[in-house]
Amino acid sequence: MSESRKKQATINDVARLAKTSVSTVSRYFNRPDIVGKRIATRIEEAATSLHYIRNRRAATTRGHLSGTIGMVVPTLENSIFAELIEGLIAQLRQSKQTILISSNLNDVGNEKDAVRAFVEQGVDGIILIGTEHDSAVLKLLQSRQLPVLCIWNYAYDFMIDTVGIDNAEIGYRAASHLVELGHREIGCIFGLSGTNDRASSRKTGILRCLEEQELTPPTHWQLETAYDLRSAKTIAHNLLSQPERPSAVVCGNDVIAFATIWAAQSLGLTVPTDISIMGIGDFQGAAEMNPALSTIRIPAHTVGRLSANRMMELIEAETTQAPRHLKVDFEMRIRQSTAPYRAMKK
Amino acid sequence: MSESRKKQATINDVARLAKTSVSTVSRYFNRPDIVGKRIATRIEEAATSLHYIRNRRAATTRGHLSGTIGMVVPTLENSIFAELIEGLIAQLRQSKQTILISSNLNDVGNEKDAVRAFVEQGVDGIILIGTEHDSAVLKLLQSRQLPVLCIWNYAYDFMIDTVGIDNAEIGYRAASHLVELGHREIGCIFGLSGTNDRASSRKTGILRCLEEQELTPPTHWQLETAYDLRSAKTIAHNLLSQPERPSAVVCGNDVIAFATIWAAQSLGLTVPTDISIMGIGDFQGAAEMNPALSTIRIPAHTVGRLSANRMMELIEAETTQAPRHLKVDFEMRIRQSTAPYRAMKK
DNA sequence: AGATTTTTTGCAAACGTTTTCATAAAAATA
DNA sequence: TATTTTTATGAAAACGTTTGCAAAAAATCT
Repeated sequence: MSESRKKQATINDVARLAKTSVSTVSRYFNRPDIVGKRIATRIEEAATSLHYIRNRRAATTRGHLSGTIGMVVPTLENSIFAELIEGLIAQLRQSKQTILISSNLNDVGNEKDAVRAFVEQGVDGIILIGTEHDSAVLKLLQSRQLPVLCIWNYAYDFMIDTVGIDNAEIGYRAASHLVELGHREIGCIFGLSGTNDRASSRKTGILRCLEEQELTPPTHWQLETAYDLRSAKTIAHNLLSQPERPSAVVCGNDVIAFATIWAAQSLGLTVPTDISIMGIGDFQGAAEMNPALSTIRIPAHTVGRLSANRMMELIEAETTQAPRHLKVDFEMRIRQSTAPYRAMKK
Repeated sequence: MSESRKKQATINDVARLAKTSVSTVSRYFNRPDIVGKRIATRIEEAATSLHYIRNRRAATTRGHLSGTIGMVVPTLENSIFAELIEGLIAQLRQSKQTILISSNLNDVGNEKDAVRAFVEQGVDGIILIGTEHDSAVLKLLQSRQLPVLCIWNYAYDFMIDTVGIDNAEIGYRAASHLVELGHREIGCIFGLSGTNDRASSRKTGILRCLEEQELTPPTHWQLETAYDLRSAKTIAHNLLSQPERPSAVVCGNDVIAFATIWAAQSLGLTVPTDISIMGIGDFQGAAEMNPALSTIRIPAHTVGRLSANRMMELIEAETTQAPRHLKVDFEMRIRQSTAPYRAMKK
């Protein structure tokens, strides 16, 4: 197809047909108000009759911004990132920005290539998930002085702007919900903490809460799992089929919580009368499943929207500023998967 | 930040430092084998010491391809598209392509703006979901002679290349699974067929199967719902609380099937002894939930991979060809949510 | 009406690449 | 060694825009 790719109308063609200069046409497309009315309509007509579409790539060679933002996510398969991105796209669309996406495929090592590709493509800014990144990536970005945003995690002391939630706090609240219900034998299934800071902050928060109450679980009640239903269900099965079973379990996120509920059910246990299960995230289905999952809503869509706004600020800012951090609130969604300890059938 | 955005090393700087001409440097980056060894190493050194990153945008002004592909999806919130995109990204990465993503937000009307933005950005090709698109979009694309791929649906007679599954066939098979189990009172919950061809093809397939068996359901057993769990659960609830309840229901996709199972359970019904439920898609969780969902696996990841390959072929093809259509096979995943009619408790 | 200011316009240079063409250098052949 | 062929290099033009500057036109003020 490439050889036959038709030559498209350029700004020159438009100028010629509208009987004016290219400069004026260019100005018309960038700041329409600044060109005279008569010429404006002539340009408009010429452009539509030629099916002219401006070439943003050429524009950027003269220092213009590209109107694109690059984002790399660990994975798309977690529906929660999908929601995040949806929010981001919706908002960015209003600023006429397009978004380039890359997925790490869950390996931070891939991030560098992706970021480099984005820079080659001339993005105006880059959005990363979380605060753990290859130092080479950070250095590259810094040397380019490209606006960067790390989202999803709020981190008040991070060197780069963040917008997101406080995962330690959210973990703390999840655990304390169970404590408040009177549970004292609480098991934990965390996400793999080695690779990502979201999982490890939640773990920290959960354990801090339990320690304060002197309820730190024995190590065989502190499990970790990858974030997929299959592995999580296996791990949960292991936890729940131990001779000594906890009366409640906190899960690192809702995928794990779903899996834990299903594991419990398939062992013949009833949630919440035999065991309480607490999630984090409020993923799709949490409210509809049986029993409906008690969890904490992370407003991913909002995080996306706010991130988009902050990114636009960074791009438009005249001068580099100290990093700012935006904390997004979460909401408890207590439903049917947790119950007071005394309401359990013993 | 913009005013302080540092000037980056250009190909000129590299050439100067390596004591050679820009042409040679350019050639080195495009076809390294064609430049002499001595100069090559000098260029390499200069480039790394200057942290040079080539500017692909500038390159494209001289007719080079951009190395980007635009994709617009109806929504990211359906995890199935996420899987599709993941496959696409993984494969495209090998061809060093970057992907621009936009979401319709489920309104095909938004597609035009997105596509136009992609064209402005100079993408080498465009990927769309399904075969129903605004004719303005198709016209625009055609006039640009830009490679286009419509994926997800296989459509043997479509004017544009397609790669995907045959939704009518998949619908047919879903229904016939229930027929084979001996069910004769089969209800249907389709996706909203007005807006998208995937939903309507499945509907066609399902109904064709039932008609052949003279089992066409009464209209109050033929329902439609939006593709979200909440609406679907309400609709399913309506269907199942009718005085005359079907012995089995086929669902337009797994989101609907999940919702239907949950609705049944919340009405005190047991799946599959009181009612059989059949899904389409094999979404995440289908295998893990209770009861595990009988469904048809759509290999989204594979569709993504194949689409990426086909797109690269289209881009590299010298000449426009007749559209080709690639059909991806699906697999039955019969699990616990469906049972023979005679095994039901009556 | 003339002088002054403001707004609109066009010319030409610039952006960072690629690519054509000519030439110089190297290699192969006679 | 002389000649031809091949390969590697550089100079300069081109790509489709934006933009600084100056000229022209229009608007505003005496």
